[in-house]
Amino acid sequence: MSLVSLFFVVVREILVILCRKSTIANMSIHRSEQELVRIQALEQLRNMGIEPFPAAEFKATHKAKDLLKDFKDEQEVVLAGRLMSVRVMGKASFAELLDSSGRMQIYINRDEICPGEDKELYNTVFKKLLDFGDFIGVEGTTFTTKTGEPSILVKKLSVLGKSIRPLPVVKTDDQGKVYDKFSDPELRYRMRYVDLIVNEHVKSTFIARSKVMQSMRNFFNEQEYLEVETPILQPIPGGASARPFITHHNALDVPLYLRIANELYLKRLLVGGFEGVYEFAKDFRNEGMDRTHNPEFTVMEIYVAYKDYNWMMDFTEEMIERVCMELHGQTKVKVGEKEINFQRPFKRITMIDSIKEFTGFDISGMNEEQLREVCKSLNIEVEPSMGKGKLIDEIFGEKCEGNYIQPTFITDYPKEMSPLCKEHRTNPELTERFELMVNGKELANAYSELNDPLDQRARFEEQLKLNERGDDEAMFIDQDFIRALEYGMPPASGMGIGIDRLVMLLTNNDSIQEVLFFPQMRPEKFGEKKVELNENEQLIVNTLKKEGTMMLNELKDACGLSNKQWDKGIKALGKLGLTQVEKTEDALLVHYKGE
RNA sequence: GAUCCUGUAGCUCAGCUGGUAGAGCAUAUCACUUUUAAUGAUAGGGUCCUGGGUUCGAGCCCCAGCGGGAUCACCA
Repeated sequence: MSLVSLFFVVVREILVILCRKSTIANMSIHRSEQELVRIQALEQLRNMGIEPFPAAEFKATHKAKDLLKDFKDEQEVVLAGRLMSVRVMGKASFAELLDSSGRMQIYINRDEICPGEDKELYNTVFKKLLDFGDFIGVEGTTFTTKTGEPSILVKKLSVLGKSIRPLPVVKTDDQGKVYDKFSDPELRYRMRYVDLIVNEHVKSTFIARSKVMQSMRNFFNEQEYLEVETPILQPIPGGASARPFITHHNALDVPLYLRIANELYLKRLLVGGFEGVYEFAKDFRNEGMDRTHNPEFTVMEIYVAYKDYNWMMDFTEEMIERVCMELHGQTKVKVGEKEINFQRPFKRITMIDSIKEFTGFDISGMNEEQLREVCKSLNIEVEPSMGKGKLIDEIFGEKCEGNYIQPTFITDYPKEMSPLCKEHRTNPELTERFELMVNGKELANAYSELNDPLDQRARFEEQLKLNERGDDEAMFIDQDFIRALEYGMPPASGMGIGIDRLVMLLTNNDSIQEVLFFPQMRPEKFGEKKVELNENEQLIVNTLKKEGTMMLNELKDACGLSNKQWDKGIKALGKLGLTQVEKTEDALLVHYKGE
């Protein structure tokens, strides 16, 4: 070992000890041994004139994936990424470089990166001061090792960014078996940045999510529909029935709601003369969270003038089939144990026929009383607040919905539960509405949009009555929206599709948390850990302070604490260096060491 | 909101009937110029989620709380 590196080792040991002591003294942040070592390495890099967080641009010429795809030896390349899985073998080392596209093996040879007499860059910087997880840049030539692994022979090594927290070390053997997997859901969701680094498939889920949205966008733009943005802060939360989040605008001194839907605003744009508008919208609903619900979620809504819900079914099929083809190159998708085929055309069935099929009851033309009887005989629990529409929805939800694994359009919903939807052209009890069911769950929802302002006002008033009956999710009346309809809205069809659920299906994830970068969680507590003595510790200190030194038994008795409280207190004080217990021949003495 | 499971080293997890907190990886030191879960040797590393209780003694038993997960309920 050279004198220089010996010097560094000694300095580091001293600094680590000092650092740990001062940490205990001010107790501000608890750092593990590994973190302290890394912070010292960072300081040493600076002392050697190497900036651990350089500002300058680093020009990489390649990405790992592109290089591996068409790998040739003897190429001059520059790569940047994270240093992963370092394997040092004396004067030569292998490691992996992880960039946004994937991993590439690098080969670092002492005499290649340190051609002169000075071997510091290899012996000290690379071997001692660089850690798993640091950002580095490498310049060198490609070659294939004798075990056949495509690699880069590194000629130049640059430090691009130090990491002071160690990543979880996840290892995979040649059979693909994963060791020490980073799998705790809490840690994965709270620290998604770590999850994305060490769990490769997580990144691919989010890339798929982006591709799905891009395919849809292309599909709409090709037909010259316009992507728009509408308010998220709304004075009246309309367009759906759900409990909203409420906030307050100071300057106007009015309450505002985070939108639960954007439907009413997109329709205003049809009134304004656009013939096709769409929005990828974050909506917010103040309701329970579970595997398929997050308080904020993404919906794509599209409205096209002069179309009806039949046209929209064709359009929806085509869109989903295309999205699936562009993502997977085929229409079949594995979802859990099932295989779902998004090939057109999807099955279509009316809600009444579906209920007939799965329950044997023909509910067409039934009144509320008769529907209650049906629910009773099917053992479905109902509440007095439920109207006709809600009762039918209960029956469908309980007995039918879950059966539709393959994509199926359920059509012609009862009028009462669809206040924004046009009455059915042949049956005034029904509406021109469909929902797309996949894997037993609703994926999309569409109407021939109601554009009769007088009918719309009447439907809203119906909702108000339901509200008075105790349905706290019935809709409010948006007077401005009705005024817009009164100026005339072209006949149109609109459709909304849950992006999170679509992505779950297409990426075979059964939890919405897996397709959201940052799913909602209870806020983490970052407790400031100060040396505030608790009551018991304070009592011991105060008692001991007067005497300076006491017999252990006397001190304990004087404090009057239970065994456990005493034990905890005296241990904690010892750790903080405030007391010291000395064993003499015939007794235990406690010395006070504080100021 | 209900029930069940869970919380131990940086990570993944053991921990017996209640009796001195363990392993692998990671870290540190040494060796090693084609390795790939690199290898060999040595060493250090802990608020056993928190607070009470029982006990001579609690990671383990009891009570209360906190975090997370699963199932159910709620939910267009």
